[in-house]
Amino acid sequence: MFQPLDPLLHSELRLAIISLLISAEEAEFPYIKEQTGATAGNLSVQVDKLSVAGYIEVEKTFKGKRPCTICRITPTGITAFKAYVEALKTYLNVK
Amino acid sequence: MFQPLDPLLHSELRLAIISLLISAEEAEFPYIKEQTGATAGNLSVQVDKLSVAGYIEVEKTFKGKRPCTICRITPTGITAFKAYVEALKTYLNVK
DNA sequence: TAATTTGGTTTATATTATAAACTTATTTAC
DNA sequence: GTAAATAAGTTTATAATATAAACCAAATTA
Repeated sequence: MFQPLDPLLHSELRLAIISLLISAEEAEFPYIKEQTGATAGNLSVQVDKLSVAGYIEVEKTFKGKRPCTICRITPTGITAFKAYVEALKTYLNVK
Repeated sequence: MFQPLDPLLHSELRLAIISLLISAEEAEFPYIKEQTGATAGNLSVQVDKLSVAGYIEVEKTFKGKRPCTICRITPTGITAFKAYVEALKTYLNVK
């Protein structure tokens, strides 16, 4: 009947992060922050969770002299997102 | 960009309850319990939250001598569900 | 050189979801 | 007839989660 929803993706901010990265393939921390409207602290925590799960990869580099955190979705993340969307459909009365 | 997700509906069990009631218009507590696979305690709590929010109405009646709790969705609940689905679409890359 | 901004991380708190424990009444089994 | 089991929930305790506040380091600007 209802498919279980991946708790890692069933979170407003983490879902927004993954959604962004699915379209963009790569995004910098401040850009994600701006697009999602999240606080830096919250974003940092959620990015870390997605990273630990292997849904995204995080590259810490530099842009000139300033630190720059780049996030990318992984194949695991793409698969998880697709599965989440399919599971969601069982709740939304979509054929 | 991303529309905020109604926290009352962004919950696996409450979303399942609403989803059921959208289709069924009326359902008894044990039926919802069976369809969602929830424990009675969890279901009781979530039904109460939806009821307090006015998303569903709860009628406590009897079936023969046994108590029988009937749940129905309200117009408020229908509106909220539709809005939630629209908001979700901003995360799912659906046009 | 003092203040502000940038780019975050860590930690504390408040909320939430969830199940365990409990209650009350009704059947069913002996 | 009474003891055990089932039905239908509710209340309470716990564990997980989301979130923002506080913090840190370096670079830039005043």
